[in-house]
Amino acid sequence: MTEPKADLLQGTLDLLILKALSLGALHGYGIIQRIRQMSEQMLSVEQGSLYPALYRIEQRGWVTAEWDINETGRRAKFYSLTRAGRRQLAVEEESWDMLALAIAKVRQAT
Amino acid sequence: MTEPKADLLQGTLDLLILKALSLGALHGYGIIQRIRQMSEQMLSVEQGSLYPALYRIEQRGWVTAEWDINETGRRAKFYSLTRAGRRQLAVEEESWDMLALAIAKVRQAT
DNA sequence: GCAGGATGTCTAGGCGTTCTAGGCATCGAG
DNA sequence: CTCGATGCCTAGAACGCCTAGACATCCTGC
Repeated sequence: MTEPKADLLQGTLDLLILKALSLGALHGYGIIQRIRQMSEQMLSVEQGSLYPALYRIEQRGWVTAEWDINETGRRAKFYSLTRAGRRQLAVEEESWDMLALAIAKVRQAT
Repeated sequence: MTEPKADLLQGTLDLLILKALSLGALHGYGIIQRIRQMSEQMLSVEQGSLYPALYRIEQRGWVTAEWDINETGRRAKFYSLTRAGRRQLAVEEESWDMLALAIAKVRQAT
């Protein structure tokens, strides 16, 4: 947590991770960078938030993890979305849309 | 938590409460109904979530509470937004906008 | 040769927020 | 007189994230 926004809301982290992985398998460190890049520096996920989240997500069967070697020859744990993970991503996106819609309604209420 | 959405994201509750009160002073039970009505039944706040939140919000000086009699002659604790509460509402709305924008960027990323 | 920064994974501990699940009281309708 | 709606409140736990580290390797610069 440096410049961008403060804390992101609880519950959005899974969505971000799943979305990042939907563009291709990636290791933890890379997920953080991809999220930062995709959000145009608005969101930055801390390592201490990411790894426990990845563990939780893996337990739920939404990703699988595998040690491998990255393009620079270093070993890293690569995560890939499972089919269930793809479904979950869709669920979370729909959830988010519903919430965003509900909040919008509340805000425009007079 | 009945039909509508599951749990709302942590951090949105304050925004909802402040917004509800921005339309006029209200007691706890009424806040729940107003939020439900403003969101067109999409959001429903539990009493067990609301009262602790109201207490917290009052401690922070965003609302003041006062016992009074409602239109049906029953006593109830009415909450009103303070000036600081109005500022806080603006802060939370801006925060929400930023987050929504960031999430949108992530989601449209290829 | 070595210091420091970037890359990479991970854990312990704690904290704030919300939910579950009650208790309690009054009022009106049936 | 019973039941649902209105009204306020609390205890306890679960959850999800953050802070703040440890640790290892590689590259670059001095």
